[in-house]
Amino acid sequence: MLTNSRLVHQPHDHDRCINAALTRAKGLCQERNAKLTPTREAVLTLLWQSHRPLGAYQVQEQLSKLLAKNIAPPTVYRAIEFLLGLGLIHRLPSLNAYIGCPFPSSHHSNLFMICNQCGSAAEMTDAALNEVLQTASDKANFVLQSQSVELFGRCPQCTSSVMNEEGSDDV
Amino acid sequence: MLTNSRLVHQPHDHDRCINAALTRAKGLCQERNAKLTPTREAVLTLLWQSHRPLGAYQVQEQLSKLLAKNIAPPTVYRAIEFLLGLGLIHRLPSLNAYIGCPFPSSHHSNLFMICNQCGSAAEMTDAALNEVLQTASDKANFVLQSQSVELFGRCPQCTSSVMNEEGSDDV
DNA sequence: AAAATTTATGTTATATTATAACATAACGTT
DNA sequence: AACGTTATGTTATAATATAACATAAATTTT
Repeated sequence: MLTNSRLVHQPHDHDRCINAALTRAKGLCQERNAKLTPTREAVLTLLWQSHRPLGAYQVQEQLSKLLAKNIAPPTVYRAIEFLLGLGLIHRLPSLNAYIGCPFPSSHHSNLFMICNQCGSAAEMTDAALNEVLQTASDKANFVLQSQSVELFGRCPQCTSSVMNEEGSDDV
Repeated sequence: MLTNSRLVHQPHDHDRCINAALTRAKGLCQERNAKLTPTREAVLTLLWQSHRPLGAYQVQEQLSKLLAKNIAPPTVYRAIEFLLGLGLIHRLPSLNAYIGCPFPSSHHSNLFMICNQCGSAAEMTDAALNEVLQTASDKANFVLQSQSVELFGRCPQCTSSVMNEEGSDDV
């Protein structure tokens, strides 16, 4: 089971996450003859700033700051589209938000655990899950092409902090 | 495994689906002391017109026709909210669309199989799926509260028709 | 039954997310 | 340098969803 769950839910040297992601992205782009332009790289970096998904307009805002000029929505959405195409980021449909993918290139079908309190999202692959979904599809004569699996709840960190300071509300 | 897959993917007397849904809705509302007002009932009926999810603005359009007066978005969203609250309908986040639930009251966590070609969506519950998701959550120390599982592909009907008339494109 | 309260709907405006359409610029190839 | 291709800029607008306040209808209290 491939996962970044521990990194998402525990304090860690996040610069390493970002650097690793950029390195992977560059490699993948070279392989595929795709160009990681400054704009695209900036968007990817922004989506890696935290382990929390960002909305397109949050990206726009931050990108405008970063590049010190006003960036319009289409620019953001184009970069997002490019990154989605390479599997470098994912879209979380329930949140209308985007997040960096910790293991692109691995042709995987993914599962997200999204914390209702802190908004973090951990990604993982799970062979058992894929089997179950494939079996269910087969049973229904459904030809499975892609999937979106989002789990909502409390991440380990927020669960332990809830134990201390009771009554904290969900986002 | 509770499912409406066969009904969704095969010709059937759909009026019976609608009537059954309305009956269930009335029962559930009585139980819960909730009022199925004409507007709410109309929205539920519209969402049961087919086994295809509808967007809120499609509902608005059809509701306006049905009631022969202009209905504004908030009215639609309020009815949707009410029906969602009772589990009488579901929201499909990937599609920004809504669909009638074939087995409300059964406190279930659901899975949808959405056809990329005809747009139909079959709902089902799958004990094995829930187990897998619970296990994965436990492993990650994630407190699972709710879930959204959407599968995309080809429904049985579209698969067989594709065999005949080749090259049909997805929506 | 009238008043008070709650619940539901109407109405207007606007927020949020995403894309269409066309113009310009940068890049790569010959 | 001329050409085609790819990426970005720019403006406008489509599509989805909610806020805020007004009215009406139903329910409860007196």
